[in-house]
Amino acid sequence: MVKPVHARRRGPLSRGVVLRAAVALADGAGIEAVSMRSLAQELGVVPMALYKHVANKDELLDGMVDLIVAEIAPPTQDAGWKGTIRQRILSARQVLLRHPWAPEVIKSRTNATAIVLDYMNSLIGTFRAGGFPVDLTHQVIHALGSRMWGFTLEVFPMPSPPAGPDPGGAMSRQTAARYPHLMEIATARSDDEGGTVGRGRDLQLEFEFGLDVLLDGFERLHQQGWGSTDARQGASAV
Amino acid sequence: MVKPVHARRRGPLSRGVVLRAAVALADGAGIEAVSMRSLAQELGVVPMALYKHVANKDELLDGMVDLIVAEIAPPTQDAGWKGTIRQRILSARQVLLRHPWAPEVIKSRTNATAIVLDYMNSLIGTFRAGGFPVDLTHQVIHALGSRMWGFTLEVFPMPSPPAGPDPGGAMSRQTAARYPHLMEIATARSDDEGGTVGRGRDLQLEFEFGLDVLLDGFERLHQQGWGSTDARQGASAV
DNA sequence: ACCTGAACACCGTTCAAGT
DNA sequence: ACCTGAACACCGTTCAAGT
Repeated sequence: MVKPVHARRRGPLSRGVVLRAAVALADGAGIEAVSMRSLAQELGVVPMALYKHVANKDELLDGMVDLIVAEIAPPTQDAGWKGTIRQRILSARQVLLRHPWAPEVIKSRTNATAIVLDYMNSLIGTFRAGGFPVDLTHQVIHALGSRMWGFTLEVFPMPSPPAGPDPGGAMSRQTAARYPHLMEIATARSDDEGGTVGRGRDLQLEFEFGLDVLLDGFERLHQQGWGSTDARQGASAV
Repeated sequence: MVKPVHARRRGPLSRGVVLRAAVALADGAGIEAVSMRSLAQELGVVPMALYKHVANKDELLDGMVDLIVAEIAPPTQDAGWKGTIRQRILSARQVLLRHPWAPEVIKSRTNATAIVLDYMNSLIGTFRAGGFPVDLTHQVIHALGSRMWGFTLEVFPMPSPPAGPDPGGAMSRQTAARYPHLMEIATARSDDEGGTVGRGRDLQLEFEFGLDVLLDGFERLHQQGWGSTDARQGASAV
């Protein structure tokens, strides 16, 4: 099914060669094409040869994530906590656009590697340097969730509205009638852009909207002194 | 590997019986135990018998999600948009606590079923009834992301700090030294609670913190008239 | 000592044979 | 016409045989 474009490699196998080949294979053919067997074939070796460089498939995926996370831009200097966090997270998002399979793999990982811990530690450090108390920083990191990695979990794709006489619209006329609010939302953004062209920009704006709601909320709670007293507090404004 | 607790059933197979058995199997033995083969064995039938009631495994998982979503409490009356949204999402979260496998399955679904669309449509309707313009509602729904389903994507579990003489702490002493900010955060919450006992409550508070930052942000933008003019706006306060 | 092919224990699903 | 067992085309990984 997967064409072995480079059935032969030059030079000896190494962990780096294996991981880079895995990322290239995922970039080109999707993550479902990355099996130990097909990756070995891509490298022109027998499947078991890979086990000399990665303990098992989990470790292969961990290594792929490490390569991705290493692409995220380092913290900016002198942008303030908000600007620094914002730039890094948007940089993470740019990385993911180059590796569309990465969110799925990232969310499947169960143990953080050293490189992943470095990134998290660095993000936390930015909040702390910005004057955030430990308690608030703790909440804030969890509130970011997967946004920390440049993506959000949009579970179900918003159905597209029935486009005039076009019969291929994902939302049929009767579906639209049954879910009027959904149809309204699905229509809201696509009217001023040329179909699929503008969708990438919409996704970017949606991501930044959610990110900024959170960052602004964090800023407000910080300014109000959240966590600087003993009492446990919720996030709601008083 | 999986013990067929009820290797025999009474009465004929039906779609409902199959789906409920799948949910019960996932509840009891985890989602990885739900294969077409093991589910069939659990029901005392041959694997192919299931294909009379679900087209394939994807449809089985869709049906399982439908059963879960149907457990979410209906909208409250007269709680205002904020209270209504908050109660439903926290209800969704209660449902997930009874079915810990559900988030993983929900996030793997690619097409929304009618029941899922009903839930989304209803949530959107609550914002609209609360006076939210279409544009803002659109952004707000995306900003909620998976929180809409009662969970967030905590990708990597926060490492636990080295607990005194306890050698089993996930974060070793040298790891703690390398990631000082992470250690500080990991320590922040666990000091006032008795180890694993209080962790469930912490998770609940973390979820509500993030949810409330978003809901408060939505409220503020709505009050400021976001989306009621022609101009496209970001989420940042002016 | 190293490499590797066959084999194991699983999948979801197809398909044809048996009733 | 219906049910079902064997088979197909995959997995990740073990293990022993061959060099």
